[in-house]
Amino acid sequence: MDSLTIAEQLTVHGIKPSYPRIQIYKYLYTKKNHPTVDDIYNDLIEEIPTLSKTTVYNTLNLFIEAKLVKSFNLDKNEKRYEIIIHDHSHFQCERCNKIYDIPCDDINLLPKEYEGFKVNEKQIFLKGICEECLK
Amino acid sequence: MDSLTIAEQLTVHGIKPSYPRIQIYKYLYTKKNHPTVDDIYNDLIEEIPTLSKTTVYNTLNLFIEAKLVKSFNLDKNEKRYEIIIHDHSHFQCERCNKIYDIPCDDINLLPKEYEGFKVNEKQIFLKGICEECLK
DNA sequence: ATCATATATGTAATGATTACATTTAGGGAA
DNA sequence: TTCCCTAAATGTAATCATTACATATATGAT
Ligand SMILES: [Mn+2]
Ligand SMILES: [Mn+2]
Ligand SMILES: [Zn+2]
Ligand SMILES: [Zn+2]
Repeated sequence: MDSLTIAEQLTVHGIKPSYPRIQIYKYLYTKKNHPTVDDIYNDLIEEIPTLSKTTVYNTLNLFIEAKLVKSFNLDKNEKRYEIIIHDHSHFQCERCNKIYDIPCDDINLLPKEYEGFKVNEKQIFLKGICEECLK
Repeated sequence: MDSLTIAEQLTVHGIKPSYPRIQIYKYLYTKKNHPTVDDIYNDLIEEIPTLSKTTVYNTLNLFIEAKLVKSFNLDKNEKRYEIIIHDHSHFQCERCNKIYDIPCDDINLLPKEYEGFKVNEKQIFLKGICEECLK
């Protein structure tokens, strides 16, 4: 996705497509690696020398508000961000720390006794050793 | 479970059953409400006026090390703790904030393409509205 | 009682995140 | 163009959870 369509995408969601906003969105879109705020800041500061970490936080929270992006925690107390796409699970390798997107069938996780509950969101985190590291 | 069997339980896992340790374990065991460190500290400080928050952290980390307890994050950057029992999911109500333990069948969450991955741990978080709040 | 060691505590540091105040930039209206 | 209003971005300081580390206390053997 190029900057033009990103700008359109943001506009559609009621967000004015400023330069930092476009770059942050593009970063999330191209590198699908569930970055932390620090990751984003450190990588974009070269491209945008005036960028501030506050702006990264503000922008991400704006994207979340607009339901373009969601955040989640793994075991560490540091949020990770990704563009909202189809439902999927996450697998983090305990050796290489890589986070994998795992397709996730639309299974019902609520047993019969809980069918009175309304589920709005589900998150599945798996931890273990990835195929690469097992070789 | 009374203090005696808790003491035994801790001893079995190589942990000397001091008074704070017993009280913290008993707290987790009786109130199964996935407390934060703050919850535990604030509730136990009446019973143990000399308790320090550091001790709560140390004790919980000791329990985790001994695989008696596990911690997890919901959306907020604040860890919650519970005694390790059978595998189960968590449902947090967005209205009353109560956290429910949900029985979880031992389903395989990895599609065929990922069967080379070794899963050591899985966490399932559901968010929505609980039955009580829907009434 | 003395000593060694395990346990508990207190204080300060760290790191992520937010609050808030200030500056900067862009788009009309005069 | 200049002025002005507002949105956007920035900087600084505060907050909160957690850890690091140093000190104090309790326990148990000699
Ligand atoms: Mn993902
Ligand atoms: Mn639970
Ligand atoms: Zn790996
Ligand atoms: Zn509820």
